[in-house]
Amino acid sequence: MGTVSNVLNRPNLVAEATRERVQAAIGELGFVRNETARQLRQGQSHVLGVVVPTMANPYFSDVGRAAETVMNAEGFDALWCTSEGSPTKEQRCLDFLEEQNVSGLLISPLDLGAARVAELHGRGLAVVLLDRTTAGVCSVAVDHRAGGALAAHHLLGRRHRRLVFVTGPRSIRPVRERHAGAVRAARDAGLDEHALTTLEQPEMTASAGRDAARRLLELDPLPTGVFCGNDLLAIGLINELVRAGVKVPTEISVVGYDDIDLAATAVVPLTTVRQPREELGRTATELALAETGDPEQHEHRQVVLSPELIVRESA
Amino acid sequence: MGTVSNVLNRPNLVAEATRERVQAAIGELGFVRNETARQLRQGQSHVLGVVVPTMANPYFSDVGRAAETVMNAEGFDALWCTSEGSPTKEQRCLDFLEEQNVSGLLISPLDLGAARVAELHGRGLAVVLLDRTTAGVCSVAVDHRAGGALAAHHLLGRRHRRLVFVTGPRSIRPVRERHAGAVRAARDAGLDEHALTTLEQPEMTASAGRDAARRLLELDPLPTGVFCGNDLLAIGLINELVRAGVKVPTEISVVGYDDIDLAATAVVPLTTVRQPREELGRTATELALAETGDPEQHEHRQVVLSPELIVRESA
DNA sequence: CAAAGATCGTGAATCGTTTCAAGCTACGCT
DNA sequence: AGCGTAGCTTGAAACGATTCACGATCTTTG
Repeated sequence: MGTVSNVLNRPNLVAEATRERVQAAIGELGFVRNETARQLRQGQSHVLGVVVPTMANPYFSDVGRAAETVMNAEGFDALWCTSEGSPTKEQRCLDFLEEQNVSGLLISPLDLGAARVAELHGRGLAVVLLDRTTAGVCSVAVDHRAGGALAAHHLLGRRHRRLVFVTGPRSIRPVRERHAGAVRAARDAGLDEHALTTLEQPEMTASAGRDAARRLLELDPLPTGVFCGNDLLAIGLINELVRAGVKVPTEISVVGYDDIDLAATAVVPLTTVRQPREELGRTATELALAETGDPEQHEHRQVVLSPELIVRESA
Repeated sequence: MGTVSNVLNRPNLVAEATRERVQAAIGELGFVRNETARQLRQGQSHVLGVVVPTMANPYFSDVGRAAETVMNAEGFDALWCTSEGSPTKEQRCLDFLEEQNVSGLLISPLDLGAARVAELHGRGLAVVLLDRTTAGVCSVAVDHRAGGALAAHHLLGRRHRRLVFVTGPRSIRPVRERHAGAVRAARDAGLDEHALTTLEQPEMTASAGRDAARRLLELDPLPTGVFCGNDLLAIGLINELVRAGVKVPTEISVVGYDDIDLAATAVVPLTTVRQPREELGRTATELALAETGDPEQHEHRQVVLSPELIVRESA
């Protein structure tokens, strides 16, 4: 048994002949190493957890995919968990990953208390926060305030003076920050406080965007510039506007957020704020791997990436 | 140690007082059971693998989500893997899941040989195939031929006589079957063989749909009915048609496949063939759990679900 | 009051792998 | 020839939880 282990893990210690004999036996018996036993003995797992709110938003699946690619290249595997927008499920995910003994964790948190993070840390897990910055932990986030400002500034530059911010639940922090950025930009432009209103939807999906469009169309006077908290909202909203015969961008301009793949192929190709999702996933994974590799003298880093305005046709 | 285990697993065997004392200690020390050790000892894992080609298509994430919900309700957890459309990655996923000692496997296979399935079976894994039917394994599939026929029949019923089937790579079997169903329907309607042409795209995404639309518009005469292999293709295609000033459905009618959430909120709400994705995920999980629960006298079942035509506005 | 019975806690073996010390073989050197 | 050494192989302990047989304590009853 010791020899088999050596063949698998330190083949140079084993004589050529023996090695081949063992390899042959492995092939013949269809032996598959039991990773759970291996982990148990080693205390380390070569697995990182990835926790995202939903897989239905391509933004998250893209970030996660980029992360997984890096992991695989480094001999790690990813365990995906979705919190489904529910703090309870988020807890469940964390419990599961903890029990599975992952050596690190990438999480786009809903409701993660500092205490829980500290607890995870205490167990030796490398924790990297996505889209949120907190002291004492690694994090990779996009500057959502800057992104919000970018979007609002673009609309203001096109002489729009009646703006609406369409958003999901206010409990989602990045969206609050985007809003704050937009508000700041509006104020900087000398805009009246009531010129930027908010329309809150229970979800950030295309159908929520459609609903938002319907409520928007009841407004009098109509707003002329709409900034959506993410691209799915924007897509659903634009589709409904177009169906209602409203011309985009001439009558109403729309700016999205994320720059998911669907944005470029929308009926009116979407002007949107791009988040560097590959870079986000990649950087987060690199930080996590660095920390698991050398936990002792690891220094936590808060990386902040910059969003970029992609101008297409919708605004 | 034995007592702790009893508290966790068979609390009724432990006296009230002791149980509370142990629970308190657990809470205080932040004890988290090491699931790997537990699995090692028990030989069983309460984890099921889910392998899908991509998370970018909501169809798969929805099926998987339904599956995970059932698992969670039964005390199981899901391990998600994406094969990314690559047989190599698919192998890697299977290896990973095998090493992780999952007790069952839901897979929407790309390129899965019967030999590999038998091998997995031999290791005691419950294997359930999604969207493919094979003897000797459980499977849950939708009748894609019927679905293809449904779509084609709908278009034919609206007097369309120049049809195009827009599809992804021919290596994807369900899509071949949809095509076959459409061909059969066309033949049954007495249509000429050349009246239903095929436009193959390298992917089944919205941008591939947009590209397809561009190639379609070069045709002379224009086709009047288009059947897309999935909804993402259809959405990208419709968006581009609308942008080019082509009226949908009056000039060109479009039918999609899957009925993902985005279908209902498209610029022209999509007429599409609904696959019962919740039922698919749920049934598959139930089969897998039944097999893991009682492997001895389990009888493999091939469940075939029926697709349903959802008529909206695009055709 | 003592013995049987019921109830609950304890300790050791076990799962499959890794790791490390110790053992073995063969070879070279003096 | 004897001994040291390098190169491999073998065997046993360990990881953390479960399980089961056994032992301890307390209750009950003749």
